[in-house]
Amino acid sequence: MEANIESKFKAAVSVDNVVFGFDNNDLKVLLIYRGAEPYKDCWALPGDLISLDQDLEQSAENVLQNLTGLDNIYMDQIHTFGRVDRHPFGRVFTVAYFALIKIQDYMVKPSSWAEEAAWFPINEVPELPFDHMEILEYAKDLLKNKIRHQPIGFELLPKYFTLTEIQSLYEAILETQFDTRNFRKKLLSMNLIVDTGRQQKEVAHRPAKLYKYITKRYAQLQQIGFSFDL
Amino acid sequence: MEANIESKFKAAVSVDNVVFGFDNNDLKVLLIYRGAEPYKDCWALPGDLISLDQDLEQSAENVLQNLTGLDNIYMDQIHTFGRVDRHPFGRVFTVAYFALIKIQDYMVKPSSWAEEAAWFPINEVPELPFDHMEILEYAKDLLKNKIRHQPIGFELLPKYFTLTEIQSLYEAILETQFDTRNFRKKLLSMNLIVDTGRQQKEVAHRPAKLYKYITKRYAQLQQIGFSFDL
DNA sequence: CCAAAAGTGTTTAAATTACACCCATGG
DNA sequence: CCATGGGTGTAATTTAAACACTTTTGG
Repeated sequence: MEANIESKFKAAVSVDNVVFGFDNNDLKVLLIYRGAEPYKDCWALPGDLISLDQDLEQSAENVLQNLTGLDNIYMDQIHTFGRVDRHPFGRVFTVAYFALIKIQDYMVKPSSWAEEAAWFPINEVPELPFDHMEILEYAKDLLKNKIRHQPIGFELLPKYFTLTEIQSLYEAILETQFDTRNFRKKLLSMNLIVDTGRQQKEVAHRPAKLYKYITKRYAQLQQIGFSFDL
Repeated sequence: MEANIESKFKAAVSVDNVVFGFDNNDLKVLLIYRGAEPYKDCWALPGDLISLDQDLEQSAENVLQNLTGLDNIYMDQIHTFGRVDRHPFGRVFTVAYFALIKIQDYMVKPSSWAEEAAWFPINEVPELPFDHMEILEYAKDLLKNKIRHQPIGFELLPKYFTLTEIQSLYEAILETQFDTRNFRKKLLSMNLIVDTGRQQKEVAHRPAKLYKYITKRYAQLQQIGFSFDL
C-alpha cells in the first residue's frame, strides 16, 4: 500500500468534451479531425491531456477553447472514465464534459492539432477512437434526462426562437412527439419565455412569433419551489 | 502542447467514497479515522490513492473494501474533483463515489491504515480534511435528487421494513413531511413492494406489517415507460 | 384502560390528455 | 387561390392534495 507511493503518481488526466448543437431540426455533435497521435487522422471528440498546473474545470474550458475556438460556453461534468487500457500512451483517466451551444452564434475554428472541426448529426457519427463512443452514449442519455428537468434546451436555440423550434428540439432529443397545443400550454405556463413582439420574416407561410428565454426567471422560480418538467 | 508529454504523466488519482446508511430515523455517513499522512488523526471519507493497474470502477470497490471491509455494495460515481492544491503530496484528482448500505447487515471493520470506522449522523459530521466537505455536500444533493426518481431508498432499509420506516427515511433525506395516507397510497400503487404477511414483534403498540422490495419489478416497469417519482 | 403507533377512504382541486379547425403569408 | 406551417379552446380523465378517526398491541 504505502510502499510505493511514487508509482501512483504516473497517471495522466484528459478532458473529453461532448458539444451538442441543434440545427435544421437535427441534434448535432462537434467532432475534430485528429492531426496528432494516437489515432491520428480520425474524427474524435475534442479532448486532450491536461497540464497539471491548473484546476480541472479550468482545463476543461481550455481544452475546448484550444481545439475549437469555443469560449464561454455552458459546460457540465458528466463522468470519469478509467479503463486501464483506454489510452495507448499509458494510464489516462478522462473526465468527460458536456456543452450546449447555439450553433449559429459561433464559428468553430479548429486549431492546435485539430485539423478540422465539424458538426455531425447525432445519428451519423463515424467510428470514434478510444472509448469516445461510450462517452458519447453516456452524454446522450444525460442530455435526455437533463433536458426534461432543467431549462437547458434554450442553450441550443438562437436568442429569438419560435415555439415550433423548441418543440422540435425536444422531439429530436427525446425521440417522441408532443401535441402542439398541450406542449405550448405547458411551456408558456412556466413563465420562462416571453413573446418579444417580433416575427419571423420571409417565410412562405404565416410568420411565427419570436420568443426569448428569461434567464433570471428560473432562479427566482426555483427559490419558491418550482421545478421544471417537460 | 506536445512538447512535454512526460510532464503530464505525473498525476495521481484517488477514490473517495460517501457511504450512506439509515438507522434510528437518522441518515448517517461512514467515516474513517486516518492513521496515515496526510491528515493523520482526522476523521475523513474512506478514500485512498489507487494503483494504476486496475480499472477505475474496480479500484473504487477495492478502496472501500480495503478500508472498511464492505464488499458487494451499491455504488455510483458522483463527480471528479480536481483543484490544483487539494492534496499536499502533489496533483491528485479524486473520483467520488456514493454507496448506500443496510447498516444492520454489515459489520464495518476498519483495516489497512484506517484506525477506526464509524457512522456519523449527517448533521453531526466533524471537520473533514481535503475537500471532503465539499464532496459530502455534493453527495447529499445527489442523494436528494436521486431518491425521488429512482427506487434506491430500499438499499438503505433492512430486507423487511414497515411503511412507516420508508416514510421516515424519505422524510429524513428530503427534509420534508409527507401525509401518511397519500404517501402509502402512492408507494403501494407502484407495485414495487409487497406485503410479506409478516409483522413486527414485541412492540408496545399495534404491530406493523412488514413489506419487501421486489427488485425485478422495477426493471419490468421501466420497459413499459414507468418512471419512479415520489 | 392507557399509551403509542398502525392503518384506512372520501371529497376537492389541479394537471394532463385528447382532439379539429381557422389564420397569415409568399408564390 | 393554393400550399405551408402558425396558432388556438374545451371537455374528459387522471392524478394529487387535504383531512380525522378507529385498530391493535404491550404494559
